[in-house]
Amino acid sequence: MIKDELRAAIRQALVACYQQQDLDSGEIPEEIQLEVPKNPDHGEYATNLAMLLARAEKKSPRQIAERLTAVLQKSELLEKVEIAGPGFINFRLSPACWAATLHRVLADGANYGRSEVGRGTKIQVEFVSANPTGPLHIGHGRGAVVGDALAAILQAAGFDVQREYYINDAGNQVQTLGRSILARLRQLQGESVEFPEDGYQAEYVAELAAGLRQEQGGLTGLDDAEAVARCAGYGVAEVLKWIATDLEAFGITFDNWYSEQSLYDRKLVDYELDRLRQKGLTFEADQALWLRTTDFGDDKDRVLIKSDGSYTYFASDVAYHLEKFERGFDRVIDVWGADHHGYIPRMKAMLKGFGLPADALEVLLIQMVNLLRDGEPFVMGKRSGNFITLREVIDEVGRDACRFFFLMRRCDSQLDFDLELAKQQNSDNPVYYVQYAHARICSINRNADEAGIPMPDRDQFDFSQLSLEEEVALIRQLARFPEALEGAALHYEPHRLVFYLQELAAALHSYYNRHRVLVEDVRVSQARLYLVNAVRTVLANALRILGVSAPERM
RNA sequence: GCGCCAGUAGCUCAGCUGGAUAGAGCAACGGACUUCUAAUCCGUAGGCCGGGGGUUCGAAUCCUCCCUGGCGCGCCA
Repeated sequence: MIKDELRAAIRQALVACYQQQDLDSGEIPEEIQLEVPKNPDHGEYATNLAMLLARAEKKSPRQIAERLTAVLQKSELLEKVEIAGPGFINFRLSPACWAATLHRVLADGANYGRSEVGRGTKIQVEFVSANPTGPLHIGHGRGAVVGDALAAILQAAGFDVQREYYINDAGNQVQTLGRSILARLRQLQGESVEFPEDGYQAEYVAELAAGLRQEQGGLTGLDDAEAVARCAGYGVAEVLKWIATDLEAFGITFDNWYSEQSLYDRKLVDYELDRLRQKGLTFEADQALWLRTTDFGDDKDRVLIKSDGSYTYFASDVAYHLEKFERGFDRVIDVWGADHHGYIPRMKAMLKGFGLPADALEVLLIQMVNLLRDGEPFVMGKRSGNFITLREVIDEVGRDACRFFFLMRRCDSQLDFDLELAKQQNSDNPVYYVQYAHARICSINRNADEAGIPMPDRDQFDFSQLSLEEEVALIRQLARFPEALEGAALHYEPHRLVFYLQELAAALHSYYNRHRVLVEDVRVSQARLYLVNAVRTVLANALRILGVSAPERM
């Protein structure tokens, strides 16, 4: 991308200065810092290099900047190099750069913006992983969309990505589901049985009981334990189908569904615990097996096998995560609800104790979603059964708006999700703002087609016809897309793409309102068609990565 | 008590590895539709960046101590 080319040019200039002995410290920073100035008058990029070298060179930043710019003036990339303020060097890119950007966008098409920074690193994104004991609710939605978008962003940045869903089908909560279903089943049979105190009250449990009865009858011949197991098995399988269906409605699919129970069935938990034992990371006390996580930053040691011989949830999680690395992943990202943050130190401690690098596991915490309706808090409780399912929200609000809304904020800040607001199909809803920009360009294309004005190809395109301020602003924005995408990938921050999109859409709308694309002069019209279709390409690419549609008409 | 996240315009939030005059949307006010889609645009107004101290050429950003809100501190999952 342009930024990298500029960086290389600056580095060359610095080396040249040392060779000519204009400068003498010989110091070359590992990475030349380039920033985008807030004020467009300062050009497209700026560097503070001269200020950083001032100490080593024992010269004023401005003196250093003057020597560097003397060399940089000659670069073909640059139209203008200026020294400003305390010693910033500001760069204005040349028209040749802008023309090249447009060619690049249109030639690369759907691939424009992709990069290879990931270098094929095998990375797994595990997300949602909601317990299969009930339908997904709105709180799961945020993690689902962020995980999905992040996976797509990483793919676009050249990582080798797998999306995985971890099914907690081995714990107590599955038993609870089984007991709840069984109670409802017996009630359906007319028996008067007491509903378990800790059972799931919600409506869907009765639905599951009815479905089970239809498929397998009343389970009358079975003893309690067997009946509960049958109910649990049926319930988990059905609920997983619901979850998969709802996620598909949300545009989310997984490469792999990984069962916790399968860890036990394949004796992987024992196997992995043995590996920990052999490394001397465990100890026995109070008839329990402990993992010495305090040696690696946790604030207390953690139980793996309880004194009654059963495994903790932590034990299977340890096994699960160790097994991920045995599957060959270089890096693993877990997307968790922020209420699980206390769990991170023990997981990281475990992996560290095992000798894996500190960044092998990255946990992305997704802060809570406060559900509102008309500005009033909407209280939810799984127990009481008073919750809004994700499916209801998708159906009510629409997939595009819902996804966009969840991606709009940094995930470590809490999110107010107002059902009425998100439902509004009007200008308060930023997703339409972006989609509208795309639809407008499509409309221009239809008109151009009708008027017999063809999109120019690369050789016909005449960049000299594009000289308006708004046109350069648009191209500048297009040139930044690869940077935005790369930043979103390397920092695990999908919201950056959302903000990028809003800025690009704003630049397009502003241009559209001030100037016509299709004018009398065919040469101008064609050049502008070339430009806006580059914009359309980038809008579509970014929206596709975020899983939001790019409509041709609105 | 300890830990994690947040505190930026009336509201909801951006602010990338520390950079130049702190930005956007909504709300408010004033404008622009015989012209490619007004789900749009242009303009005005609005700020001790929670508070104190520190680090330095330079801090919304880093360190430290407070304050406020949310969440978490099981041989639960």
